[in-house]
Amino acid sequence: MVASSLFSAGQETYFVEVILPLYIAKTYTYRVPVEWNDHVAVGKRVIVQFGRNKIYAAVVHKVSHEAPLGYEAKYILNVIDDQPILDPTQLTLWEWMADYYLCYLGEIMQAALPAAMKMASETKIVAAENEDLDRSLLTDKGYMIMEALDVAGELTINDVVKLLGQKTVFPLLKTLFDEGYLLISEEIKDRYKPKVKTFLSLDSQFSDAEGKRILLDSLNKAPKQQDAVLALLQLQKTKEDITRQDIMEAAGISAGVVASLIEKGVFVLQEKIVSRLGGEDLEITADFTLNERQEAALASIEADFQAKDVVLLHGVTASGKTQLYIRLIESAIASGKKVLYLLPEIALTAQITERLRLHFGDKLGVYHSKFNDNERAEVWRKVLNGEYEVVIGARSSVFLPFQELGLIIVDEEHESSYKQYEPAPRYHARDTAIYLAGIHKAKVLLGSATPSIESYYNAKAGKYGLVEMKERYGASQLPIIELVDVAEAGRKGQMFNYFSGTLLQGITDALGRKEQVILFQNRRGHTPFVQCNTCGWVAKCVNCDVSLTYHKSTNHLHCHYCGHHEPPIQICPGCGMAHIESKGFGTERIEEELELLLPEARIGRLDMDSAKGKHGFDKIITSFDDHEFDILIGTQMVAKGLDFGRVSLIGIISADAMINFPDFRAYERAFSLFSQVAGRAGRRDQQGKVIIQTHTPNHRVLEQVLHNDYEGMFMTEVKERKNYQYPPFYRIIKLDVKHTDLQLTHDAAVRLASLLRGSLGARVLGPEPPLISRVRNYFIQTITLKIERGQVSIVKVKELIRQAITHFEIDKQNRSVRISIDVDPY
DNA sequence: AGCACGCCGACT
DNA sequence: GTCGGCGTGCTC
Repeated sequence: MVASSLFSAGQETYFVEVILPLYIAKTYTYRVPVEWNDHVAVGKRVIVQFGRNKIYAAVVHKVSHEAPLGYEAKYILNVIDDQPILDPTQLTLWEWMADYYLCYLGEIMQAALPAAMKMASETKIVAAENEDLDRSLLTDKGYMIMEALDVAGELTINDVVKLLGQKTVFPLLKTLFDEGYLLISEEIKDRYKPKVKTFLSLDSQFSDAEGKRILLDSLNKAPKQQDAVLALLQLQKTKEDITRQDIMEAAGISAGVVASLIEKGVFVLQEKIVSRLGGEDLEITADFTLNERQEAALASIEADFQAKDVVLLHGVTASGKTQLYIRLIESAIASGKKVLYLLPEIALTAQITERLRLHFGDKLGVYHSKFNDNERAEVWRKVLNGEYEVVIGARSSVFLPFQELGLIIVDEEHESSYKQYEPAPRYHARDTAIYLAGIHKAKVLLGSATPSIESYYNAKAGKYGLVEMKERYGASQLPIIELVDVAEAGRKGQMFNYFSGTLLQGITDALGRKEQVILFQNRRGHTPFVQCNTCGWVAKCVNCDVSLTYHKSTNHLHCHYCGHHEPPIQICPGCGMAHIESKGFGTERIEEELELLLPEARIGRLDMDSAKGKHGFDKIITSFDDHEFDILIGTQMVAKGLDFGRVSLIGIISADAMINFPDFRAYERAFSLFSQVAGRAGRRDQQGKVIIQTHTPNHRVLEQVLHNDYEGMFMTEVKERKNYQYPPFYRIIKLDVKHTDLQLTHDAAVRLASLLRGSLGARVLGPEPPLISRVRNYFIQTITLKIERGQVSIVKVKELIRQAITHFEIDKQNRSVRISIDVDPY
């Protein structure tokens, strides 16, 4: 019957072109069994066998009636979804990204879908711990799987295929997954736990004067309890949230007294989420009002949106940007649209989500890497069903299946973490968001205190709207910034290891006032390199072209690129002498030296090493916020969005490495990082202080930081960028050629460069070895393309690059060479 | 990217 | 004689 049905009307054979989650250039066409004709649709996932024994969930890209030429298409094994998990808008975005970032659709699929939606034959499943589920309701096969999981703990989908003796297991697994029997296995990631504090208040029956009188009378025989109640009433006049600690201190009573009042129901406990993390130290209550400047800024943004699709909001730290965002989100929602609010991962904290939660309740979705994968799949599904009005998320939330998107906010738009580097797709979430908004005819608001040169240039050139807020909200003052010339201090004998007298004095003064200090050193470990004083030999990684960093915590030399480590060296392998010396300093060494200089101070450290483990980061932050220690030493982790009320001094141990970093964005980055770090000092009532140690106190970037001169920085940068052919005037595309053989890498890179020169001429620079010319045993050669903006079609250029690569790959000599492409590197 | 197929060196 | 090295080419 199936055969004859091929010829009857309405029973034509369908073919689907699918996207596989693989690094593959082509798309593949499968045949649809007739009984599935009504089920296949673009954007649904189907199960296909690819190659001899691989099974994947693939996304349907196109449906057609045309049989492919030249080969017999395999049948799809099944259709997973009842409804598409993406709509055509998403696929348009995927295509644009693959095109723009010169990568494959399969790589986009990898980045876009939560792992739970990418089931492949090696995906592992585990039984969900759910006592309510009755396995006797399951089918025989379902039961078999669950039993097998009890024994094995974990099964791959391939195991299930073997177990059941059938290829098609996804639909069954999907049912089990949907009904809550199964979970996709992964390392157990910690759920996102906001810090909760308990506050006390008086039970509502005692809220009026009469109630209070009765209560106090009833406590006549318990004077301590009476004191406690009086203390609470007193505290309530000045404070909203009162902790046990507050009452115990105010009334001079023990915890037991408070406990018995809670027991009696006099005091009621209230849990509130508190956080010390977040952007701006402003209270946002359920209905706040904007001040005049904010109102003016909001009006300008709205006016600009009439004519422009993208508006840049340049607002200094603490100018009240978040409140503006909320107003804009509200008005987008009011017009029936959805909103995406993008933040860098590290700034996505409990504080900001809770503020938004206050406004948008369960209409707010949150999407970031701290969620485990099953939760992410859940958010995906809810976005698809339109259950959220607003989604706040990190980089990858641009992939969520939005419909009717009206506004995208890209906060901290200058942040380099918006650019993904490894693995491909090497996409920039801000730029992707702008394209995404275009598809939806939505508006984009970019926000930053130190906008990227590109965005500010676009705004100045009139491509984007520009709204500036130059005043801080309320009365808070900018910190005082002081530059210390370490060379001069050294000559005057005022350097104590890495600390100038000025900085040490500042620390001592702050500690004397019971205030806290943050010290910033953008280098982890103890010593960035160890060198022989006799022959100059330096300890290097066996896999990478980098020096090894000594870590005291492990007493090993570590490579920060591949993870290789080895015991420290006493005797120089170069000359046999024992004159090995540690050069430079990282956070560990700063900590060590400071412990010697200020033995009384309590010191903590925050970097990738100390923040490891489930709660590492939170633990350190919380205990610092609770003033369990006085000085926090850290890498740039301390710079991002952390707000501590008691920090009055920030010390930048050495500004030199950041300024002298060989990259065209070094000055821009140094400016925004130093400005950001400086913004952490002092809040509200009290003016903070920032001390920057450097060898080049007259460096223009430091002068600009000192005078908070963003405009000046922008002007000098633009001039430089124009002279030296960098963005925003030129587009940069980097091609890395990699191979384990040095000579081969070089020769292949030369061949590729010459192919590229054939069509792109002098726009092709290199090849040359990058700063780190070998990583994980792969040698690297970099070819850089500089494409002038406006004059040549970027689409054409990318086409030429693709052609060159195709030619390159045909050549047998280049077979084993890998090319990775980075468009708009950051 | 995987993975199988395939053609040359050291082992039971 | 086989086991296994990783070069080469394909996956609808």
